[in-house]
Amino acid sequence: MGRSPCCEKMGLNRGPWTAEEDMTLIAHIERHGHSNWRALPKQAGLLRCGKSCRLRWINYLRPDIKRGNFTSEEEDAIIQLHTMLGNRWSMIAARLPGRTDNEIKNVWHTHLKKRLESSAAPKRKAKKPVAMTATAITQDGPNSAPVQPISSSATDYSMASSYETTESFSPDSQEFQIDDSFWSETLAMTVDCSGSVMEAGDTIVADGASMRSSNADMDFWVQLFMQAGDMQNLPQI
DNA sequence: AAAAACCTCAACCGCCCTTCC
DNA sequence: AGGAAGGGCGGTTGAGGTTTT
Repeated sequence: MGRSPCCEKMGLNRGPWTAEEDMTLIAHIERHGHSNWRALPKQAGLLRCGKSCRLRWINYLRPDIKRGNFTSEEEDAIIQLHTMLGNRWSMIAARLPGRTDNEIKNVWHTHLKKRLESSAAPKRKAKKPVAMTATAITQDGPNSAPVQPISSSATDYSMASSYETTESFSPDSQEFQIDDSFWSETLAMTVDCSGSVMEAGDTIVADGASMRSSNADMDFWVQLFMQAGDMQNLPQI
């Protein structure tokens, strides 16, 4: 169509978001909302494209995002929905609260598609346990010395944290799940208590590079889950 | 221990759709 | 009615991490 690019590329930051940028974006959206993505970066003082801001918010910073591994139920739902809807990731995501289309798309391409393919045709060899699949997730609890580490990504840290800090995980059960009530409470807490949570988030990255795989990030989620866990017994703030 | 192969996922790109004027 | 602007979506990429050789 020959349209002008969504934003002026010159002088704009690209690549992984820094903690400072995240904080700036979160603070701005909490204060002013995001009625205009294109104008937002300028208003917030971010050297980012509006689309980039939107993507970062939608896929990572939004408080209602459900972090962590997909449960077997969620994976089954994705498979079923994909057979019905095809690659309409946003529609699939709309039926999986807390999950983003990007996340679902990634899981599909990295795990579920392969799983379906391998179930159709016998696989040569498993180089690595399919970390996020239902078998890996539902196998055992975190304290049961799994044969292989589930994964090492930041999201997995968060899941490991949730194992230990919520009532939802039962080491004896074969099924692991985070119920919706937990997430709704977590969401409410994140929104209502944004101040304290964001303080935790302030330590997300020490070197300003990326949130992934940092201990501070793990601490953030541990704190988040612990606070959410505490809220089972405490009145809403 | 080191290199190679493989995996994961955040982020970007470009197109399409909707809304506004 | 039609063009412009903005939002949303799906496909793709590549850096960084993990596992295997």
